[in-house]
Amino acid sequence: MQIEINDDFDLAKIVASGQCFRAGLVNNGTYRFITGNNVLYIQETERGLFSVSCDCDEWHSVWIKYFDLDRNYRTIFEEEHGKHPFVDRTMDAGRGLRILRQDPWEILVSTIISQRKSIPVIQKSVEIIAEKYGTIKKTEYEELKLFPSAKDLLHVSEDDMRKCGVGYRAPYILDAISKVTSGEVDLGVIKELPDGELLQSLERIRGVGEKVANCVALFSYGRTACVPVDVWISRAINDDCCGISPFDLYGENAGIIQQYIFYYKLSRQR
DNA sequence: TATCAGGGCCTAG
DNA sequence: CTAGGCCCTGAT
Repeated sequence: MQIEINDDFDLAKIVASGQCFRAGLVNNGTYRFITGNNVLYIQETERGLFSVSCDCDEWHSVWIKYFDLDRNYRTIFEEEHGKHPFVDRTMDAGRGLRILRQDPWEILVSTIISQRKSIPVIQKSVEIIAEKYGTIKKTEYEELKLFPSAKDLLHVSEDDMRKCGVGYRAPYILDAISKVTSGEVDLGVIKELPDGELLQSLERIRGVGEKVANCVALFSYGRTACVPVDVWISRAINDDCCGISPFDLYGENAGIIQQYIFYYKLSRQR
């Protein structure tokens, strides 16, 4: 099916921006995204025109939300550009980035894993967990594994989890499995809470601190006022912003600005 | 072979 | 509030 998207939307930048760990380029120009039980193959055929593997119903019920296409990033870009010289540069470089609305459970586990790891290593651990414990999904192109639900992981021991390369984070993930399946932290219910309480609920899980909670809030619940501050963002604040955090300038869009800055720093590291 | 750092968090003091 | 430790892997 053909889709027209009349907004900032750059697949390569989105995939390289470190917010999703299983999405990627599968072959010349075709990107694959996975969320829940759905798999999408998408390719930009002409400027603003995309070929997608799903039907119209699935595009509207799943992927418009996933790609945050109800939000106009061009308008945000124009509104926020011009407030801060360094941030402006990162926005110019990252134009086309969007904040995906990904599955909260997958993002929770992935970001617990992410602490003190490099992105390729995170991707590897997430992939091993999917490979070992995910259910099989057949598409018209390939057979792959979905990311396992919390319930799928209930029987997994700490030792099993360590064999996925997660190291000392294994007990953290077990605690997440336990609290999410028991409903002590209900990922569906907390969706309705205001930002502060949402973060607090997530931080009841061991191994979930301020940064991980903000990642889940931003990358799966679409809380664009939330700003995960990691080593790259704090370096940007120290090295490029004279030690003064720029995020107060951007209010409800601060999380989106964070993604421009993160992408900019990451793509310039080597 | 040795050392370091990687989208942090927990515990002690 | 700050300092250290942490499991493991890839890079140098």
